[in-house]
Amino acid sequence: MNTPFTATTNHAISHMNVGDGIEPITVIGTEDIRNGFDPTCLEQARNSRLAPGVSHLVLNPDAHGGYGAPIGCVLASPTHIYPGPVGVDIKCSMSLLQMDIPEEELRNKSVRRAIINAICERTPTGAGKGQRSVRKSRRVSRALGKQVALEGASFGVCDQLGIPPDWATKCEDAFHVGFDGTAGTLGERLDVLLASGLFPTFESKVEQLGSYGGGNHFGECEIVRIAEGAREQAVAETFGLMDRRAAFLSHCGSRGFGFQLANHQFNTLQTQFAAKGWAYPGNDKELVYAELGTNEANDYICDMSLGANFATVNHLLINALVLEAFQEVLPGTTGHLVYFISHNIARKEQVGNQEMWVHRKGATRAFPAQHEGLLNTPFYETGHPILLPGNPQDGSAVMVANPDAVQSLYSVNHGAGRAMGRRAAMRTLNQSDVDASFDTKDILTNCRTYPLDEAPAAYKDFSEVLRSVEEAGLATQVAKLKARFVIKDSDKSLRGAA
DNA sequence: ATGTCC
Repeated sequence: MNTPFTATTNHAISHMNVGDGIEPITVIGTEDIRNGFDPTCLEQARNSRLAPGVSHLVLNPDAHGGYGAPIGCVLASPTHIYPGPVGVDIKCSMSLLQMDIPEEELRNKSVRRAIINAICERTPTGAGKGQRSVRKSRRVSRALGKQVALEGASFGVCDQLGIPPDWATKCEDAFHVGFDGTAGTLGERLDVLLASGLFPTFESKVEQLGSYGGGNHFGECEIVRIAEGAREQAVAETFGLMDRRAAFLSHCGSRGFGFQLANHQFNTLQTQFAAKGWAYPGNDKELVYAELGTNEANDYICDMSLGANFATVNHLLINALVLEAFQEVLPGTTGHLVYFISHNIARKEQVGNQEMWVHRKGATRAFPAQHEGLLNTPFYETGHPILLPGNPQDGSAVMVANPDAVQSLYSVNHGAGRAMGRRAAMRTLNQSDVDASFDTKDILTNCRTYPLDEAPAAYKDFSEVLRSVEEAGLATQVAKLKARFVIKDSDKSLRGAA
């Protein structure tokens, strides 16, 4: 059978040619992974590579079809910005909170159940849900909501929300700025958006700070297992990981605020393309773009930054609320943020000797030790933590990048990646089997019935994805995370129940 | 991902 991939000297890295004289797509993945990519994913990768101004494209082992571009790709351009390869959930991210609770203390189911309830009283799940829908809600004023969008995790914002201010130093980016590199243009843009009526009730978006949302978003209590090996253990110590103690992994983004910003951008840019009769890359309107320096690009960069700042504070607030919940059940518990890192964002980075917008869509930044992007961070000597959710039954991973990550635009995957669509999962998987699989492994959830489209079986084999990254030489596992309970959106969830 | 059709 014909394969679109050509071999390199590393069996987990191959190339996909898209035309003569065009640098091919870099594909990360073992043969099993390469043969598993869906046709939509490969077509989107080709369209993205051939799109105007795009100079590099990397396809990750967890890739599958997305909005215009694959979920699980990295796209770099020195001249253009692409909203699709950032995604609808601007700055969807992972964060990890390490606590000092020994694993023995979580053996007791009733202790875990009490913590689940304490968390669900503070951090709501589900579409449209915000602080109004939980008992122990945090009130955030409209004025503070604006400050959040403009400043991200600034000292003032953290102080007002009860977020330890040093957590801002454990963020990939604690804040994002406007197209000119200042927060000034961000403020002007937010005023324009608020006056335009895009947010009839800005308050309804602000009150979603400290909430998970739905879909693949989750919170998960983990037991940390640090890898063997001198380098791994030294890195784990720098990361602040604690072996055989509880940690909390969170996955969520910018909620309705980011969605609305992204959606408005797609509509605005597609209207402009239609009015001017411009062609879409690959005839796919989801791959709409703006050339840097235009008003359209400037507006997009501002809107992305506003959404990104919201997502950052959303994550930090969730972590503060989750720590509070653990402390309510287990008084004296201490915790610190290990890291907060996105997998849906565009950042300005050096690629070779050129500055580019690196778009990571379902891809995680992976800067190794001594990368200049880590100067003045706690991770310059080690590389930063890479937080990768697998699935609650097979575990998740913390990794650190190797110098070879240069081959993938200093990026790795963002998780396992979907193996089947939501509809197929709902049709194929059996509810009682899925629920029983959690019982068997003694993993509690807040759901009466686990959402089938989110069952581990709906995702790719995480170990094969990790093997791809490791054998490609991009990154090394520092710790494994084993789930003890999961917080997910479910129609029948036990939100805040006693 | 998303008040699951802004």
